[in-house]
Amino acid sequence: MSKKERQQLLLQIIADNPFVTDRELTRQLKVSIQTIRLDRMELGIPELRERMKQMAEHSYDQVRSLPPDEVVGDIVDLQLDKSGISIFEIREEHVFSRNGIARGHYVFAQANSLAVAVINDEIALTASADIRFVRMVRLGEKCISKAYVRSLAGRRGKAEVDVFTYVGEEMVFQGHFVVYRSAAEEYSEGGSRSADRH
Amino acid sequence: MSKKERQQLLLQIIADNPFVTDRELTRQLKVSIQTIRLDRMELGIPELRERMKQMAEHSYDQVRSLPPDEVVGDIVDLQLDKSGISIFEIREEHVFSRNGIARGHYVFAQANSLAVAVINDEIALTASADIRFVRMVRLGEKCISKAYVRSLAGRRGKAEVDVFTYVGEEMVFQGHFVVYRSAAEEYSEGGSRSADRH
DNA sequence: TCATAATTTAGAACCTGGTACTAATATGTA
DNA sequence: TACATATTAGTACCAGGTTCTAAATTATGA
Repeated sequence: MSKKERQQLLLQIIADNPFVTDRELTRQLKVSIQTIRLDRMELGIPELRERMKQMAEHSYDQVRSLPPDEVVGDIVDLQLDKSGISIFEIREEHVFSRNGIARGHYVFAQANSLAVAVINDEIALTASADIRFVRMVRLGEKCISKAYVRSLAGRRGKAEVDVFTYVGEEMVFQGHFVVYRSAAEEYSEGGSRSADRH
Repeated sequence: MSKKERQQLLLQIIADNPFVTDRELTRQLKVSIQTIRLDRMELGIPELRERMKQMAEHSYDQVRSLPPDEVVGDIVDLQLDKSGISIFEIREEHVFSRNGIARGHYVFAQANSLAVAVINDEIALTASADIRFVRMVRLGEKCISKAYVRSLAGRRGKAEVDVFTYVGEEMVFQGHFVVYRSAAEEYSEGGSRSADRH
């Protein structure tokens, strides 16, 4: 096997198992550990620990913004059964890498989370929604969602919530949500009142 | 500061910066490195490298199933401008840990991705949607989405797409999407024809 | 064919961020 | 005062490397 072939194979192996040590690589490629290390140097592949660190940092950044808990976006104001405001910054993880436009479901998720959070019941579940993406949202933009409870039917009933999301002065999204309350685990989209932050 | 207080503080510090070394902790807590290590032992906190490894492994698992590309769900059938089918399995990362119910935006994202993918244009962007979560989706369930193009207005116009998502025989979600075509970067929700996997 | 260059292997010293263990030294507390 | 608890100190060792020097092997070209 030529040097080039070996290095291609090495790239391949590390690509689909980044947790492999140099020692394991010597076994798979049948060359000395020094050769492995020279190859890594030439290919600019960092050592195992550095690779793990980078993955951990990357995921840590993601975890801070991806939904690790019930709510997408930081709720900064909440008047139960009345209104609420949340802020969500569009970051690298939320956009199409090709054009830097936010994936719609993140914009949707922020609004949906807020609509559920604003309802003052043990269990609140989204039943349906009518949504409109008014304009695209770009990387780095800060989305401010405002939710208003429009109607509250009796116990175990429906609530209607309107959510508007803005970037600065511009409205980028609007949605009308119908949320079931207290009807524990009867309809889709869970989320209880204990959901406040991650 | 008592031992208990210090250990609480240590938990706190590591919680909001898991990348801290023992050496850095001695500076922040003003105790010897041995004390730090005894505290970590008692609290069951692994060493920095082990913490990073765990985070890396966790993120690696996630990355394999979370949307690293444009499409959520595996598209298994696609007749451009006509219909499409995608499969998406609800996994640990997609549910509320509390009750094992899928977060709505994943169900939405699968349908939305498919609605955009089925349109045969360079650029397709969701403009609005009318959606209904018919029943909740649970951990482990396989969601099969079927999209049907209902109307195609002339060049640079709108298309209407209906999407139904099933678990087995049961419909769990339905949505009516209005998608803008070719109007490059004019409305929200990007997604080009190159989106086919992940 | 022989010299030179590229490639591969070997080995030693050193590094970080620890673990494991022993032992000494505070600091309470009954 | 005596004993227990908590804290600090120090040494040996480990994984998974880097860095460096040097030897051995394998092309390659003239």
